[in-house]
Amino acid sequence: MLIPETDLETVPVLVPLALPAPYDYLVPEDAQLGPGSFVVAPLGPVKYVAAVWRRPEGAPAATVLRSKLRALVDVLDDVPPLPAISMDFAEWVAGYTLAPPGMVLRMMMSASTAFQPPAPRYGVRLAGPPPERMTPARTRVLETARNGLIWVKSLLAEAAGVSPGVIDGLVDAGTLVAEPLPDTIARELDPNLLRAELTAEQTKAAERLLHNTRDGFAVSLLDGVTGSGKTEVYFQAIAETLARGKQALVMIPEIALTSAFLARCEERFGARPTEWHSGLTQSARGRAWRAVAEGRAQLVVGARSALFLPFPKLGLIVVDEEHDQAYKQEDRVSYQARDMAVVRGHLGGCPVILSSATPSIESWVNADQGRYRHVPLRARYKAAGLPDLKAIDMRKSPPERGSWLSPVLTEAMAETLARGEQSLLFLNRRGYAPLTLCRNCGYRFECPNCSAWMVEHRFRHRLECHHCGKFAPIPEECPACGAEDSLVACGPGVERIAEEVGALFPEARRAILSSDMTPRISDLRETLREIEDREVDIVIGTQLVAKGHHFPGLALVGVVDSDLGLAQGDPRAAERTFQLLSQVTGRAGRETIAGRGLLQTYMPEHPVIEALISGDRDAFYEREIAARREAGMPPFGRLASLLISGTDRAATEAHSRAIARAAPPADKIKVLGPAEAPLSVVRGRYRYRILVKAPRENDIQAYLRLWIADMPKARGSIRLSIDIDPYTFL
DNA sequence: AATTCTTCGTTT
DNA sequence: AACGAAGAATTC
Repeated sequence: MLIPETDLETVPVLVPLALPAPYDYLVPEDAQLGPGSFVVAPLGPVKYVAAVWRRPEGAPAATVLRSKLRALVDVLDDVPPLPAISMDFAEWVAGYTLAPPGMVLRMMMSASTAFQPPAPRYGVRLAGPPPERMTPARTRVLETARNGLIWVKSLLAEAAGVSPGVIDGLVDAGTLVAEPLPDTIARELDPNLLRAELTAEQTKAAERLLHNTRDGFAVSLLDGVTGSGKTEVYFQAIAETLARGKQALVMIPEIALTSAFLARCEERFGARPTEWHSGLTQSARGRAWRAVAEGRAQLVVGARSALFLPFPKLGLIVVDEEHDQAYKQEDRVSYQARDMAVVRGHLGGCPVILSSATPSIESWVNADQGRYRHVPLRARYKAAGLPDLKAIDMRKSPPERGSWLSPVLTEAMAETLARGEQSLLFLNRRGYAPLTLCRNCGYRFECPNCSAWMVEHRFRHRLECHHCGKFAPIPEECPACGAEDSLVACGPGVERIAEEVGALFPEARRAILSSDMTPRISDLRETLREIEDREVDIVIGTQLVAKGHHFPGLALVGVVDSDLGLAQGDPRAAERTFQLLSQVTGRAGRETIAGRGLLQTYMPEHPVIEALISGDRDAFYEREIAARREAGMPPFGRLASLLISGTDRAATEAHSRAIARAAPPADKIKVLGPAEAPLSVVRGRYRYRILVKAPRENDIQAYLRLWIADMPKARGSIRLSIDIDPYTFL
């Protein structure tokens, strides 16, 4: 054992890479740092921004030879250190998901500009004398800037209808003066600005929620039907949190699409909250991260990744639409943000609110067993009733040949149209047709890289693979037999339904809402506004329409294929279909309009369809929970999925078998497979799955760690990815 | 993640 | 022997 000659200090440093543990570094003399400090660490030939970590108690001071130690290059002392709770959280998530801790730190640091000196942002203000030479364009600028506010150059040019050069000219002339822009990423909020009038029931729910959120960690399940005012109720809890000087986080699935929620926050608290999602620019990301880390961001509204922001004084987490699958991250570190929100709350002693009209089975069981506190909210707001739902038995009232809408549905649409109200047709399938084949030789268009059909997108004139993104033009003739005009589209997508609607109601104004129809978010927001302002009569949409948009004129929702989600052999198929269809049909009828929903189905007796029609939600939950308990499925059992993939089919299968053989023996833990994945090839990689099933009380991570240690190492192109609590089984 | 080291197969 | 490509190993 080498005893250091000089007593230079060393610290463990976690680098945001897939390394197994923190590395030790020498601390430069007179450097001020502690756990959480951000530093620049040399690693091999490159330098990384990394975080000083902490040594587990009783661990040796340094684990490598003194001669290997290198000194930190820099200490970023103007960046607030990572809070201790964030470090706890990173370690917890890494342990649970079996991801390297550095990869979790990477998620926490995913805002590179936050670690660079903040670039001062300048705007211009009208402050100097008018220019010697006046021009019409200059006059317009002076008019526009007359209010004396600080303008972003490009916005001032746009507002005045001049080119940016005019602005620069006025700056040179001394008429406009450059001044630092005020921070708009974290404006101050007023908790008491606009308190909504609450009904008696809402007041009661709000009081229970406030009671639950007053002393530290507790999880509340705010369970209220669509339109019952859940948001107003949890806004009260947010207001209290802000008033106490703490930060609040609201997570929303697909926040990049919903500006409506931000507008609502602005109305309630007087300024836009801090946004956090993948659509932000690098610079906005960096500024938002800093605002959170410095405690200036009082309210953050974000996607699941917002949970990993370095909040120094987090006082409340709200998970809106907590049942939504978008909370499950599958790539890199796979985690379920709803569950991790509860963990984050627990570690930080802060309350958590899970909000949904159709709670996840997991949260429902937790509430039932007393781990979460159930806060029900039953009545719909402003006297609007729940929509009247009916099933259309497609065996009894089939659509005409070559069409997909039953006469029962089209009649209801005609009535709705005649009353000047809006209809929505829901089909969770993008494009025109999911399969194209040659009627002459039977050739089917398949993706060359995936075991999946190429989906026809007529709007974009091409065939697309929804798994790898490959696309190709639609050929005139069959590539196999050369026959002309022999290609037929099989089955409907939203584009095809829109075509049918056009033929049935040529005078009606139609809009398709699908992620691929509106490549830019601004276009989508424009379409949403048109629908809201009733410039559209019939909307045809994918699940995009289910997410948080409010269409006040919507009277009828038609579900084109209610059975679509039920076919998949995955344990949550019934639950997911129930949630999705509840949410979509719940869009019908608010405020003054009576809503109704029609579900086209070939199996009206299916429990999911029956539960939707009868509105007996609780009976459906009971049934589903009993089935899960019986099968030992989550939340009564634990699942983990191992996905082995590689470019060589035989080698991948052989390696999968070798992995399965290495599984340590265990009484209660079952290892199922390997089996070829249902989607057997994606992006040219063959896929095999192993499913691990354990009783709830077992430590499945400990089992997997043992297994991984004994496993043959993946070689060549073969990769293994582990997913704890998997949600997809394809 | 980014680089260097190792191995293996080819080319001259 | 020299060169290159591909894959494995290393980084404190």
